[in-house]
Amino acid sequence: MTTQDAALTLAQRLADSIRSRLIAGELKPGQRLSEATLSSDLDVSRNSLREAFRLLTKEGLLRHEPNRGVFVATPSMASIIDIYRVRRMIECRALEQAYPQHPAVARMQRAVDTALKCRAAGDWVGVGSANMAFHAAIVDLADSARLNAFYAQIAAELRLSFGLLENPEFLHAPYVDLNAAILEDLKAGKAQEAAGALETYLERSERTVLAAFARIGEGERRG
Amino acid sequence: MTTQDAALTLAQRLADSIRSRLIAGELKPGQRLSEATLSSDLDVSRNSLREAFRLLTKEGLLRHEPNRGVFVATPSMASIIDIYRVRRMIECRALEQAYPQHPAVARMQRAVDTALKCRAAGDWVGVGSANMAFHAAIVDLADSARLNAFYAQIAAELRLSFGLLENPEFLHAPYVDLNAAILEDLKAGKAQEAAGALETYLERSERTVLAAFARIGEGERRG
DNA sequence: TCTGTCAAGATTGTTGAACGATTTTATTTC
DNA sequence: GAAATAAAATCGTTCAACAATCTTGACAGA
Repeated sequence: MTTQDAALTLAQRLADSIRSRLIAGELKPGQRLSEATLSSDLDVSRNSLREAFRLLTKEGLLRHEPNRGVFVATPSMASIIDIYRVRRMIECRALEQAYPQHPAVARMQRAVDTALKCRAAGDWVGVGSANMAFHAAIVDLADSARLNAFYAQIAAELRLSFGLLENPEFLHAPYVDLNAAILEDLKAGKAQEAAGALETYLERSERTVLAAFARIGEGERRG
Repeated sequence: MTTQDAALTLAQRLADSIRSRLIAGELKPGQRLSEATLSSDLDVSRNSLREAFRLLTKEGLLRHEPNRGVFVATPSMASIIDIYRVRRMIECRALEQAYPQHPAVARMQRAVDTALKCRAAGDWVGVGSANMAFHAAIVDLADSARLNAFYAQIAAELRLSFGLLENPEFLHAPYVDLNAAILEDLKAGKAQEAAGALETYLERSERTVLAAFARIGEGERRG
């Protein structure tokens, strides 16, 4: 898979590793990451770990409080709203101006197919991943490396929020068919309609996520 | 001004300092930044400097080639095209959906006023800065912290490209009046028209920058 | 009991040196 | 002149140390 792992610098590999654990929910929001503890756990020097921390802080996955340490970023309603605002602006516009022959359309198709297969198998985590891939492919339509990188960051942040939410079926299942419909529109040359559908879609998704987030917020406040 | 400078970590202050020198053109694109040399020049340890490098690399201002060193990012036609693509998507959309009472409108106004004043005084660098502030204010209209941060990065990258170009008058002067016109449209509630004007504006600016870039490219190839 | 003070302990911030790994430069050889 | 080799320079990474800052807990006083 990821050959030439050795070509990457240790800090990058560390960042990758920690990012995975963040997205997987192993590291909980708000949790402090001790330099001494983590560096000895991962068997690397504090300096290398600090470089990785700087990377992940720039990505918005960690928060750095000088002299206090780094913490797993804590998603908030504000951050979710912000992220969805960005998504609507980027994804809808990318879709709107897309042409059906774009290579990213094939990627969208694969994502939809995968999602359908996973849904049939009851693999909701797989459905979630496929949906994320679908949206990344939409951004690809805009043909901008910087936009892709930015979106990847936003997506990782959002996955941090999803990690807080249980019930992935509820969170991802409804969107498989909507994704398929959007793809059909696009392939039929109806980019404008696809964009409109996506806009509605994202608003709905935002409401769902915010509502779920509000619920767990209540629970934690009294827990 | 920037009080609590001590509150920031050394790596951040280093990154700020280096970023300034990059934007000011003191450090030339393609130039290699030696860890040993820079750390002794700035009187900091290599480790701290490396943390700063990771930060600036994430921002796209430096390029890191493992085992070879870090280099000042080299703007290319591709990067300029990419950046303008992003700008059109973000700025035009932000403007389109803006309402005239938004606080960022006041910032746009101040930027226009400053630009007019600087132009009258023949201060083209000042005009350039004011124009940049105008566009940053446009992005502010979207009310997204992440979008603002992303745009700040893009803008810094673009300034790196501008640094290569001589003749700031030619590069910035024509846009002062266009900015003023866009602002008037927005204040008059004609957001749609403002967005359209900005789209045209950015296309023109892109052509200008690309052409200037192509010229210096030729010159360097035979120089 | 509560509050503020202060010392002790823990953690981060930063440095300098060290050494293996990789790249670049210089030298030698054919 | 090109290929092979040795030497030098640079990056990658670790380690140990200490200063600066934050946290904890004991303690005195209201």
